[in-house]
Amino acid sequence: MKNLLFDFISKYISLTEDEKNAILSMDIFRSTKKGTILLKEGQKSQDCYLVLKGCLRKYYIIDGEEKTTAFFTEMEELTPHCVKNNAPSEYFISCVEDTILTAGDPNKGDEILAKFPKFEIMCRKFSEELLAKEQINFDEFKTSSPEQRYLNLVQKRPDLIQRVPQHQLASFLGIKPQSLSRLRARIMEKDKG
Amino acid sequence: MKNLLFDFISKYISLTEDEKNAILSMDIFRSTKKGTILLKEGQKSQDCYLVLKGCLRKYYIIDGEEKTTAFFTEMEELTPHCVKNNAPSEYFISCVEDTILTAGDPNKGDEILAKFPKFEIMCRKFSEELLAKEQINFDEFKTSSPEQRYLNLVQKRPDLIQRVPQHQLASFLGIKPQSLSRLRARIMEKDKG
DNA sequence: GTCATTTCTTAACTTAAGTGAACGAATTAT
DNA sequence: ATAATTCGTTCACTTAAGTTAAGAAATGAC
Repeated sequence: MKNLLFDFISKYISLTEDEKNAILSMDIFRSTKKGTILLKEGQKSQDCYLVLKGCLRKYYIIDGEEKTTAFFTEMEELTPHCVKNNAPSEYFISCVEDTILTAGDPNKGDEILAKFPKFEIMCRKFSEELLAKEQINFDEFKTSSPEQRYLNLVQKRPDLIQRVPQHQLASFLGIKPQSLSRLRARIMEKDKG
Repeated sequence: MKNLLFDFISKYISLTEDEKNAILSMDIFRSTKKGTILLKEGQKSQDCYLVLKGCLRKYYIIDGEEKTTAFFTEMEELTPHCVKNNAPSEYFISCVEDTILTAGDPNKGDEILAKFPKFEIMCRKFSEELLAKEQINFDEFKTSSPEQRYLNLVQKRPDLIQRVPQHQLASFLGIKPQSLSRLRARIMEKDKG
């Protein structure tokens, strides 16, 4: 578990033993059961998450309907918007599966940022990398049809299709569950013919 | 022009005169004519842009068709993906209007980063802020219909609707120009009735 | 294990977006 | 100034997604 975390960090900066111990002393590891809601709409929170094992889901409730906009699986990081603007959250975060994660309060982190300037560098690289990924994903979403999006997902995140319920996937693809069913049937039909 | 830039930077960090002069010495201001293509698909570039006045457009050419995915107007920053991964660009960037911008090579910038650690902090804040915005935009796009997206755009970036050609807006909204025309007519009809 | 709930699929119908074509208006080039 | 292109809208037609409803399958609760 610790190794997963340090392997992850080592992609961005190298840590001394002192620094590793400083991190471990913060007691950030947490286990959560499938279905647990980590953050609710309207709630204020200062926790950022890094998924070590499992899957988180981010969703809005609009007109009484769940709208899933993101999934976070192994080695993906999630900083809720409310952490940054210190306002009530616009969305929910829940566990799709039993999940092991680190939950860090960036305020606590700031002590570390002060002690180890390296962390500032890591955070910059990290959020730049995330931003680049997010932009590419958004571009792909905009430039493709629901069917293409689905096929793209099969290519790029095949695991999601197995581990996430269809109706959540549908909403993630920007369509209704019935449309996803139909679309899958349509693809199967093409493959056969 | 200089003031626009320094006002912008002052939102993130405060600069000494020395630091301001260091920036000015880099000769980063540029004027470009409407229609100028700043970056082409397949091209490698190290230039990042900050729009001071005017409007840039980011677009892909997919199956011979332009797919516009973003516009950048006053005080918006654009770091092409190819700058980060040093690979040929997947997309084009062109000027929608006559534009004044700063064009900076982050490699040159690194000298500055080394001299003034403050810049590291600014860059982090900056890309964190952009990431947050991008995620919210993506969520809004996913959770709304073309018509809602258009109405949302009218609210949030009314200037774009004036300054950008319809067919580019359409593609930005994820639909065809004909559909945007129809959708606008539909809305007008509702407003009347 | 049984019951209740949630999830997935199918179907018929409605609504909206994609397509191809036409035409006038606006813009650009020469 | 004129010709040529690009742009925006409209129309008829096609295709795909939204909606409503129903039933089967899987899951979770007790």
